[in-house]
Amino acid sequence: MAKRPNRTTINDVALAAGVSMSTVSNAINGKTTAMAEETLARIQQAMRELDYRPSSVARGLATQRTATLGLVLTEIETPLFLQAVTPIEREARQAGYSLLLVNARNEADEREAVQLLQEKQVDGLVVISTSDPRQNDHLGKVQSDGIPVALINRAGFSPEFDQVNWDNSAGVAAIVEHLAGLGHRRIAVLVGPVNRRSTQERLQGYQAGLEKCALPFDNDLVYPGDYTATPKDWKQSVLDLLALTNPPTAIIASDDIVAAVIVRTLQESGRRVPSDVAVAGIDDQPFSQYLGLTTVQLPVAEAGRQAIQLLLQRIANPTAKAQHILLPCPLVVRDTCGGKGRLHERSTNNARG
Amino acid sequence: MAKRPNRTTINDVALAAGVSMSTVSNAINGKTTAMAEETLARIQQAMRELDYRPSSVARGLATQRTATLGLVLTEIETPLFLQAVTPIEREARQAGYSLLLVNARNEADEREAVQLLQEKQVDGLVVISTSDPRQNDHLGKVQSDGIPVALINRAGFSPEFDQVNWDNSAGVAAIVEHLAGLGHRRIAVLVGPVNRRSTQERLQGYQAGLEKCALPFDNDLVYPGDYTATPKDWKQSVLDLLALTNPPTAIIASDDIVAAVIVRTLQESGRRVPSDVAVAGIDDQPFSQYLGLTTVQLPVAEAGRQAIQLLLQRIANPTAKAQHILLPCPLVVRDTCGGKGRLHERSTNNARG
DNA sequence: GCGCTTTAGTAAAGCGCTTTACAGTAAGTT
DNA sequence: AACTTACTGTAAAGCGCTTTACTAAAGCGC
Repeated sequence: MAKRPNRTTINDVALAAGVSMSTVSNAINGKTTAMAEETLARIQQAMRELDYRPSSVARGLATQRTATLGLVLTEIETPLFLQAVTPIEREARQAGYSLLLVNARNEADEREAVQLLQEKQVDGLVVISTSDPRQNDHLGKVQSDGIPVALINRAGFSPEFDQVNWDNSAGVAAIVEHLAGLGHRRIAVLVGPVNRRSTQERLQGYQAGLEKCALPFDNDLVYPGDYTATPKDWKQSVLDLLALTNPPTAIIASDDIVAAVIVRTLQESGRRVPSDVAVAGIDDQPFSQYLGLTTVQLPVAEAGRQAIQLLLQRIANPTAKAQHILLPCPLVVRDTCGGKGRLHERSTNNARG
Repeated sequence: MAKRPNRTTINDVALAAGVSMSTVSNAINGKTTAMAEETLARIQQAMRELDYRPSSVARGLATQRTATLGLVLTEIETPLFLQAVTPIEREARQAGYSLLLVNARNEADEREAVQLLQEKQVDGLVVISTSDPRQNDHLGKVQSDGIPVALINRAGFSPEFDQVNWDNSAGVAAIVEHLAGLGHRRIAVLVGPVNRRSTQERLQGYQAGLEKCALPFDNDLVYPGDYTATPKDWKQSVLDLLALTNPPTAIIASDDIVAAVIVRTLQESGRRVPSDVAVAGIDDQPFSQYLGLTTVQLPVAEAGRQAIQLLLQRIANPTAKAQHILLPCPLVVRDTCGGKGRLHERSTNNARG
């Protein structure tokens, strides 16, 4: 093992400043109330001259705290959840914590990731995943070992964890109401795998929205996708919907990417968006803004921030009761459903040249 | 300071297994050649029974290595660079390293971030930024302290660092040639701030491409943007270009988002894409695939992987000469420039929630 | 001057692990 | 029978910091 050149330690500083290690330590950690001005100055100068940098590893060993938080991203399929990491890191660092990032491809992987972070002795853990939790026992163990855990988008079942989720149901209901308000009576919805919690919540929201607007539920207008759906499938589903004897005038997609593909499909088939068919997404991805997509925002960044806050509170007060936050999903009205005064899309055909 | 319940240490295991700490340590670290089967088994069982987890903090202090790499993301303006983090983390972890992530808003911030990571005693550092480096002295210092640094997209000036960049120039040249091959004679280009290295490289590539195809250079077709450009500006620039007495038949955008806006602008103004005007982007963002955008791929994920590899090599052999890797930017032909005969034969196996 | 508190600082014991130097057996050699 | 070699394992000294318990000196009231 190639030895690094010896680092300058707190002891070197102490020697240089003519004080003891403890005093230097106190100076570093701001325990400076009972310290002569002059001593402090001498220590600071010594530190500067020796270009001293404290070792947070040694400090971690001594204090049993690492000033590090762990973030586990499980099954990141869309770049959407990646967007939580920047705000999370920012929030954490503002509070004096660094962020150790691990992504996990599946649940087995997640266990490993969590264990890794535990060995690294993070002071807290946030887990964000798109999947339903089958088991949280590994997380429970970590938490009982004294490392608080906050969950994002992993709803409901585990009251012992701090968690933040968003209100899929209300979000979809809102967009249904929005469309109904624009005069749509036949509103289709493309959903993900039906055994997912998010799918169920969205269907609930869909039905709730219809009810509230006194619109009938028509099973033909519910188009379930599945894990292996491709752009081709999405296109096909649109064509299927349009081929109905009584086709929808609005389509709610299962996410913004699907929505983008749908818009394109419609335009290619000669329909205008939104005047012929309205399209809404779910997510509010960065690009959605540029495509003018009307969509329901999934507040991942906000969720990340709040999760960190929960974690910090929990670190400060380990015995407090776990908090559960449910974030609203704001409706973002842009162009693809109309309703904003401006009319954009002409009938175009952007097929080959 | 709230004390955690005492963790089970290597000593507890040693006691339980009836061996010495050193032997347990050896067992953990695979130094098992000179160890009786039975001893090993006893140790493993003791570890299992006590649910022992080694403390990597303590190990870090003892070995002076943390098995952690630092990643600094400076000035993330597009989500594009965020996409490097997943592959980087994966690559790092595969090699037994964790990833400490810090993002920095500006150069001052970057200094701080680097210092933080140094105090955390990362074993290596990768810095990825969209900006030109004004100074790398802080990085130089870190490296001379024994922490290797790999740079991504921070070209050229600093031979002492391992680095990986991509060939903007060749990428743009390729797309010019592609367009020329499709019959375009008037190819416009929207570029970023002219004082940027990437802008200059792209302009070089643009000119090189024109020359190679024996196309004249027309300054009217070069439309420089700036940092504060908005979608509105981009739209205006398109309209300006189209208002020329001799307007372009193809537009190369400064990135994929701009390209997406341009496509929309063209469609809104009644032009067809690509038959009336061809549009190309630069980036290859995830959504570009779904929009059928023809674009030049910026290989950020690959760059991330290679950077980690460079780092690992450097960690293994600290005295080796720094390596500089220049990645090609492959042309990704989709629909917005035509030239592909078939439409949308892509597929993904992405599931999403 | 005497106790008493306050002020300013120190010594030393860890935190949990690695690693070096060393030791006790048992077996193979001459 | 003395002498190497393995073979298995141990004791103890750190790694660089924090923190507890303690002390020496100074200030103060009387």
